[in-house]
Amino acid sequence: MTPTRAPELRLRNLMTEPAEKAEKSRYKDTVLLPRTDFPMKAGLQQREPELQKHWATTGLYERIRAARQGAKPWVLHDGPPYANGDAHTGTGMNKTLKDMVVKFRTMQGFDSPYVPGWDCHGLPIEHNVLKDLGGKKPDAMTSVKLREMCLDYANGYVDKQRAQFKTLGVLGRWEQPYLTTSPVYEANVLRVFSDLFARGFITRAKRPVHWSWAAQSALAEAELEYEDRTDPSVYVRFPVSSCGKDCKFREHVEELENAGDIWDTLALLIWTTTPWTLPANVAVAASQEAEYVLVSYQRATGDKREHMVLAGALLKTVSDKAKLRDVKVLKTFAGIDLKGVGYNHPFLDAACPVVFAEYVTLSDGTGLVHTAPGHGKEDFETGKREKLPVVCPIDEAGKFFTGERLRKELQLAPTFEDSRGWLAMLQGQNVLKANPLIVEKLRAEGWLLHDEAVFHSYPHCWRTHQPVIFRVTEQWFVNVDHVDADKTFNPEGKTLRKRLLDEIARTQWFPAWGEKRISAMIENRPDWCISRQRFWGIPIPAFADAQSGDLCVDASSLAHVVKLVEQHGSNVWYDDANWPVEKLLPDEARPKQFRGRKLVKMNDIFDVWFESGASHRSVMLADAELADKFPANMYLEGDDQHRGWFQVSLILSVATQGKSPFKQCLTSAFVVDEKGEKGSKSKGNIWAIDKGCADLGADLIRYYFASVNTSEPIPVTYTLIQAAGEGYRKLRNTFRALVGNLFDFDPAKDAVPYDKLLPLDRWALSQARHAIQAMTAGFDRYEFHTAMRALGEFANVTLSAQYVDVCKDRLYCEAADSPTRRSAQTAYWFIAEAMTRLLAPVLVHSVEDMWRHVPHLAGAPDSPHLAQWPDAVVQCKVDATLDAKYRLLFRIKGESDRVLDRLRKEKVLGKGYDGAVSLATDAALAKDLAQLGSPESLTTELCEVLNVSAVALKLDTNAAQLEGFEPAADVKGLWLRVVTSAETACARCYRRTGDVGSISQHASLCKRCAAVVGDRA
RNA sequence: GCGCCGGUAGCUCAGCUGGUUAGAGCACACGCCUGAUAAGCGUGAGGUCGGCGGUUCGAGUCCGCCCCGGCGCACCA
Repeated sequence: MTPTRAPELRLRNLMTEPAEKAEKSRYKDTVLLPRTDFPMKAGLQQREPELQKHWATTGLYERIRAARQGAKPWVLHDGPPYANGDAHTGTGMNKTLKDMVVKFRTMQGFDSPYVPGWDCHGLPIEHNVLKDLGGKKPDAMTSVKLREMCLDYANGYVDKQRAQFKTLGVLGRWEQPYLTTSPVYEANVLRVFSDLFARGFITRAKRPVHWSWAAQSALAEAELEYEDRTDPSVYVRFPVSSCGKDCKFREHVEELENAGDIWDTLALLIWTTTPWTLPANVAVAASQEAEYVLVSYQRATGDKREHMVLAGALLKTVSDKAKLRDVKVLKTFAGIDLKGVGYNHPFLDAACPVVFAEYVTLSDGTGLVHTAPGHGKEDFETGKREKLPVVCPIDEAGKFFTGERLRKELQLAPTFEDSRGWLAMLQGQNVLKANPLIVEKLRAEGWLLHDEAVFHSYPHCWRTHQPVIFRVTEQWFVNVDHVDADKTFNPEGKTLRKRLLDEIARTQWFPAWGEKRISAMIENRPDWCISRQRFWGIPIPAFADAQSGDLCVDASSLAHVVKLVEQHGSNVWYDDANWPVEKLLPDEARPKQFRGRKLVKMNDIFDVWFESGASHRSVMLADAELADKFPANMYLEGDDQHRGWFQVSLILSVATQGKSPFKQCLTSAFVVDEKGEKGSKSKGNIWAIDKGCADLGADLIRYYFASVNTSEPIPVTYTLIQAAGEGYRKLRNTFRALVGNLFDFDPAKDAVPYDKLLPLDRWALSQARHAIQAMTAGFDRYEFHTAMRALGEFANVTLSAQYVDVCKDRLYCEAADSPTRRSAQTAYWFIAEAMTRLLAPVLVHSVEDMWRHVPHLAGAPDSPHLAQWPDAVVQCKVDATLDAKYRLLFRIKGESDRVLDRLRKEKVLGKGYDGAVSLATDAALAKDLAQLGSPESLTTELCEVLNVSAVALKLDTNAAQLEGFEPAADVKGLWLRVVTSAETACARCYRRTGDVGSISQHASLCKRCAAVVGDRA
């Protein structure tokens, strides 16, 4: 149906006549237009440093602390960033998230101190210091000197990063942070070790560990990174040399007619991707159940016939790869039949056995596993069970030993002669360089059946990015399956692993899947190798008898060294001149059997993860401000810390305190660039956070971090952050619109009591309450982006598009002191105030300016950071009836807007006040409307909500038949007709109310405006 | 290989325990206002809700399989 319009109602000329202009300017000054100094443009780059300076000089952090003295504690314990390099986007985001949590909890009334810390020991720092010294510690340089240089280096970066974090507006105890290099910190790390030792968790043992030959140190699981690389994949024949008497396999062969020929050319076929481990081979492992075959074949070239054994399931793959010809399966048998088979090491002339192992699979290789207990964890286990020798001919630099040492480490028979030149070739070779040499020599000697390249992921050292190797060395371990006998800690006699899992289940994980992840890691993790062979760290305070080599460490020796370290720092261990062993551990502190003996210090230091994992002890339990607040409420780090700091902290705390050091654990994903690639300095796709703050503004960066889902990879680029500026500016401008109307509002004098407020204003407060609830719920779950979305929608839709737009007439045109204007101002005031508080954890700088532009009651704090979270304010309540009412009224506005827009495009009218709207409803809608108010009050309210000059309501009519009405698109039972008003516009309020000129003193004004203006113009 | 999380408008994402025509912001188009003005308001266009199959009166939502992306674990010899 096309609505008809009376042509005579078309507006003649939308241009303002000169006479009208004059009238408007006459009354202009009587209109109460918004007024505020709160700038539209934030000028963050300039403003933020000023505010930070102000905070520092007025001691804002200390004032917050004082204000919360005695309140219920809520502690976020800081995970220490590494004191090396710039604080970049990732660390900046981490600190920002922490700051938001702390500020939120503080505003909720908790005592929430924030003590930042730094991880200052460790290889990367030592590495960088050594780099400046030419890559190696000069022989003339003492360890103490080197460690001093490392300390200076670390402290330099602590200062640098501290300054960088401050530019983000992060508040905390910056001037007394915790440093892992402080003597107190170090001593408490040693106390954790002492406790573990006393409780029986510590073992020193020879075991295979991940070894970085590039860093020349053992590595923990968390220090491995899997990277892709290409390695040789070789199939090697190990010649069968002997068979025990009752060996089934012997019988199988003997049954064949040409058994003699077979024995002569028979080999076990093994596969490996690490040829450099072949010299350490001591056995071949087979599966008892799997099916194996004895095959006869010819190689791709040459017509010699050979025989070999391998798993039947892998025969085809292998023969295809090696292009074997005329392959014949002579026998099929179970793996167990290989029991008793022996072979000769192909180049070291040693007799080796076939053994069995569970882990032998048929997914790759040959089903016969090359076993080198010196170079593999499972191999080591097998070796232990089968009493195989542990051969490890590789030194700490990843090179084969040389000369006699090599013979010794290979455990060669004294009669072995290197006639084929294997030892000569291997000695001194780096393992990676040895690979091709070994392959070529195997080929030359005929042992190599096939070789190819394999592209696979392989563990690498996280710092040097060189592939790691397995190497058997003597190390210190924390035994994860140890059962603590102390019934107070462990009443049910569980293993530590089980107790860790129990504590994990008791912890709240955000996001929830973190629990699964860390549980799986704990379930599978090996014992923790805590020793490292470097300089820059805390020494493991153990001694050895100079002669016997016996380990000298007990509770009293530990306690003695701990005390010295606490007084003088861990350098005592390295200061031979001032702290010779006799002084470090005098007789009276020694176990009895070592008194009077010559001792030597052992040279291992702690894994840095052990240090940071001990922070619950060194900080939470040792810092005067925190000691009574253990365990911490929250640890918050990147989700890579499930295998890092969270895990090691949990292990050390559960083992020595009997409980988890945290109640909640929040993780964020990694920062990535626009291509979704992980940020890294080498790629140049991350930037120093203080530069970002200087360029973009800290609040904008914080706003961005608060607006994105941090549980998924977070793209961080200037472009994206600048784009987020839209949202920031929208919040800012909406706030500005609110305070602009409060220039003459003093809450103490002018605030209207809640039940005297107009319904529309109470509705706005009800909506604000919804926003506050959503915001609180979002923050409580640490889903800042859902919180910010709720607030953004409130500001954008409810306030900007609906409420503020509709309130203009009341605020601008009513008398300054009129109850309806004061009613709107009361709501504006409350909402502006609440918005400021809600944004305080995020826009830490901007809210200071916002706070100054909102009128306050006496006694209000001078900073929003000292204020309470607004959910305690009762003035603002949910009113479901009003919610429903205005939902409907604004839907009707939508219908009216649609028609108005059409008329605008037809140039029939311009502003909303040019329009007059008639609404007709069916019986059902009429009934709904009747519940919302009298026809008279609804008419008035709709006029206001629709922003038009007149509304006529025709309730319960046969609307479809009314002339000129069209049906609404979305509101059922509604018809409407919009026309241009024939009335004259009021020169002051622009409305066409039909009563302009009724007061002769103000001929161009409507009655309301004339009354308001009175004698003033 | 196993597991987890995602795949909804050009972009960024909402869509709770399955239920009326799938929403918001940005961008875009077209307008209005010039009394939030380097602002504000309105309207519009734009989606086979990754694909296929199933359960159901009804599926973006539940189930199964598959495809794509991210991550974790294991990748061992």
